[in-house]
Formats: sequence, structure tokens, C-alpha cells
Amino acid sequence: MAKNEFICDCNVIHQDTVDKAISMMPDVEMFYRLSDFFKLLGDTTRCKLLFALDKQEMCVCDLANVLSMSKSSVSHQLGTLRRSGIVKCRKVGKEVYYMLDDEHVTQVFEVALHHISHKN
Amino acid sequence: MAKNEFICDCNVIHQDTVDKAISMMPDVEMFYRLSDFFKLLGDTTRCKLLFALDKQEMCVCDLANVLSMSKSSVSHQLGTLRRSGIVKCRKVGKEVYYMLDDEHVTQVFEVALHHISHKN
DNA sequence: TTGACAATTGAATGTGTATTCAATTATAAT
DNA sequence: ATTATAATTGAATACACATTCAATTGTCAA
Repeated sequence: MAKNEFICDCNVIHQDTVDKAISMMPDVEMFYRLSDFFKLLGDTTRCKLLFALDKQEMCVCDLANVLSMSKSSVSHQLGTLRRSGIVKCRKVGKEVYYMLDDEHVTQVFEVALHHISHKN
Repeated sequence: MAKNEFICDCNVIHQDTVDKAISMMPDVEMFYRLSDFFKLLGDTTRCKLLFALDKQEMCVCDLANVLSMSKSSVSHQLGTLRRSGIVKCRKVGKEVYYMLDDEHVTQVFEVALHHISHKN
């Protein structure tokens, strides 16, 4: 009975390669957070919101107009981004102004943009 | 009847801000490609695969062992990554060795990692 | 205090997709 | 040729989540 039969439907081809890879893998928690971060960027609406907010702070109503979407939908997405620490907001009267929370997002954006524009 | 009634359920609060944002927005196609790219990174399994492949090229069986997943599932994900130009592969006998296609992915990874480790 | 409006929120719906399962292809060895 | 195994593939299932709809909150003005 193969050693890895309980783990997956494979025979190990290169045990040393596998061991090396396993020893280098970070904690699972890290992968959850990393993929969650990318998942937040992996949506057209949120990409547009972040792009717009990278230039200037804006209220929900403005953003809804720019994206031609309902306030509700935009607010839902902004809430998600805010709870994840990607945007922050300040309240002025009835309006809520949103802005980017972090400079890393911009940097990730720029590299990704460079990536997708370089390959076609 | 308000100007933007057909577009969304908002009155425009700051027309100049909205106009400026709209004029700066890239083509929709760009946002599709950008969010699709992030969507590919926004999955725990694919994050793990890319992390492992960043260190060394590996065959499907090895990767399945490292991730403790079925060959089928891993192969599906590798196929997705390959069709999107994020990984490439070479065939040796019965085995197929995968490796990263692009150095941008690594860079995006690193910035994102720095981001999520800096904020807790 | 009443009406108007910005924004949020919860529930429901619809869509996209990751994994599983079963079957198939491709290659190597006997 | 036949068997074994690496890998791929298509269909089905299950789950995550974006948007919509309806209702509600909070703030300002009359």
C-alpha cells in the first residue's frame, strides 16, 4: 500500500522535490488571507471603484454615477472593501466619502496593469 | 426629471468630480482583464500552486501531494492557469512539468504578501 | 415634526466556479 | 498486445457571492 494513498490519488514521483516544497509552504492561514485579498480585487465593480478612488475621494452617489450602478450595489461593495481595510471613509452630513486606505493596493494595481498590458 | 434618472437611483452630488472620474476611467475591457487576472490569484489552491512553482518546477503528481489534493482538481487548476498565461509546462514522458510563465506574478505576490503581513 | 434624500442593510435570486466523479488519452514497461 | 500510471477532460454538484429589491437609518431643511 503506497505511502500517500490516504492523502491523494497519486504515487509520489519525486519525494525530495515534494518534501522541499512542503517545507517551504507558509502557514495555511497566510494563503487564506492572500487569496482573500486577491478575491477582493478580482471583481470588475471593485476594480473600477478602487481605480476611481485612487484619483480622488468620492461619495457613494458619485461613485454610483461613475459606474452607472445602483447606490445599493455600490454601497455593498464599498462595505466589503472597508471591512477588509482596503478603503476607509469619512462622514460629512448625509454623505459618506470614501478613499483608499492603503498604498499597497495602488502598487499591486500598477504591476498587474503592467502585466496585462504587456501580454496580449 | 433628473438627468441621471435613467442611469441610477441617485442625484449627482458633485458633477465635476463625477466627470473627472469618468474621463479618467480606462476602457471596460481593461477592467475585465484586470479583474480576471486577480480572480485567478484569488483562490487558495491556485495561490498554493503558484507559491510552490515559484521555487521549482513540478509535475502534477508532485503538486497534488504537496497540496494533498486529487490530481484531477490540481490538473483543472493548472489548466486554468496555463490557458491564462500564468504558468507554462513541458512534457517529459508521461509526466508534465509546470513552471511560472511570468515574473510579474511573483512581484504581485510579494507586494500582496507584504500588504497582508503589515496589517493585522 | 414632517418630507426628502444619502446611505446602509437583510433577504432572495441568479450566476460563476471549485471540486468530485467517471471516463478517456497518452506514454512507458513487461 | 496488455497492463499500469500520469494527466486531462466533461458533466454534475455544491458553494460562494454580486446584484436586486424592499425596508430602514441618519441627517438636513422647511
